[in-house]
Amino acid sequence: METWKRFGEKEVSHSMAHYLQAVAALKDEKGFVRVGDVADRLGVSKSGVTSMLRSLHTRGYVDHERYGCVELTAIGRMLAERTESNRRVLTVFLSDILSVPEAVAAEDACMIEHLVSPQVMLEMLRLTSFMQSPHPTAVAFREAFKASPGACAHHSPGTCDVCGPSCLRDSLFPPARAGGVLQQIALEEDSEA
Amino acid sequence: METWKRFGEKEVSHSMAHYLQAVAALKDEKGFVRVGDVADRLGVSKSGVTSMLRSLHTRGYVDHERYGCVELTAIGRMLAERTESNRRVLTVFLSDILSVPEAVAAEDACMIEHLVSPQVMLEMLRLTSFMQSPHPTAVAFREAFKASPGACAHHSPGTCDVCGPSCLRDSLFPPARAGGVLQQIALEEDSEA
DNA sequence: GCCACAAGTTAAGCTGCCTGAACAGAGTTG
DNA sequence: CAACTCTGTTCAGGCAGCTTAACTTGTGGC
Repeated sequence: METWKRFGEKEVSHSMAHYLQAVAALKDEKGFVRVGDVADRLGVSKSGVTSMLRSLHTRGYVDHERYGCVELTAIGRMLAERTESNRRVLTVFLSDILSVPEAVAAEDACMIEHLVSPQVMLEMLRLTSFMQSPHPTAVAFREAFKASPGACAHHSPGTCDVCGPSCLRDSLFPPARAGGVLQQIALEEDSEA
Repeated sequence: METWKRFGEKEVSHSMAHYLQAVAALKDEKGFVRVGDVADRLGVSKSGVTSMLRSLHTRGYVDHERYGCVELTAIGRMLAERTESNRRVLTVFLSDILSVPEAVAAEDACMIEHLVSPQVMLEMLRLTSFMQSPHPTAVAFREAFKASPGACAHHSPGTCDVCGPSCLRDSLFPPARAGGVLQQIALEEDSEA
């Protein structure tokens, strides 16, 4: 099957990942977890929590007795920890290495934390910790990268190893005007009419 | 609203992103786009394509006349190009910089291509092209990074700037055995019973 | 012991995205 | 022009995740 269709076949969905993380965090914070706590933390209704817990239970990630407390199974705990680690590595990488604003780093990390494979996360951690190390090569690289021009600054067709025939920079981030890219195009279309 | 709940509010969903990319690619390849082409390319039913096109049309991303051809609007084309650029940058970064196997890089890129913000993609492109450049610092860094030990090799609590009190490496990738992590835990639980 | 209230559950309904079956438009062939 | 074939549409239905409303359970006060 094509890769894109396997999106729905990840071990955990975006929602599930956050329910698992919420349960893990609440367990750490107060020792036990009630349905209402999860609902408050995630900003969803209690009935939503109940039905998600049923679904997580059938997958073997949580135990939950009627009107009682919620517990993570070993697998559930592992998944929660892995997602949380992914989030931490991604956030550090995005904000400290790529230097994007913290809010953007946090948002992007939250979106993709459950979708990135362990291999990639491990290498990303390796790169991050090496780049932040006092190793002289790393120090020199940090300086040089900070001072380096924007992507594709030296660009003429065929010059850049990363871009193909058309410069990726242009399609990533078209020349910005006020209001953002989509609005900009929308305005242009309006003015055509 | 909490970040995690905005997952469903991205401009395009995972499915939409791939429909848009399929339409753009087919348009490039054969000059026009029929419903059936899209269905074949994505491996979905034609009825699914029809209803997704209706939804993309109401969002202003495609034009589609009954029993006729499909066209991208300016916004739709821009979104398709941006997603495609994201995919290319991510794939190059993952496979050339992080050196994960190509299949993993392709899969991860496909999963997150539509979720990563332009700022992050732009900086990721900048890092990628700088690391691949003939700049002497970049050359030295590539060598040193290649030779560097695995993440957190020098780890004792508090030594690593990236990890907190517990080593991230451990939760990312618990000591592997045959069968993968989940199976491993499942086996342990079985043997308890 | 009984009642009130908080906590949790079920039920019904919504949207998104998919499917298969049945129907409808369009073109080709005789 | 009739029939056959392709292609595309509509319709009914399913699953995930959410909501609100109505109901059930468990518990503390008196």
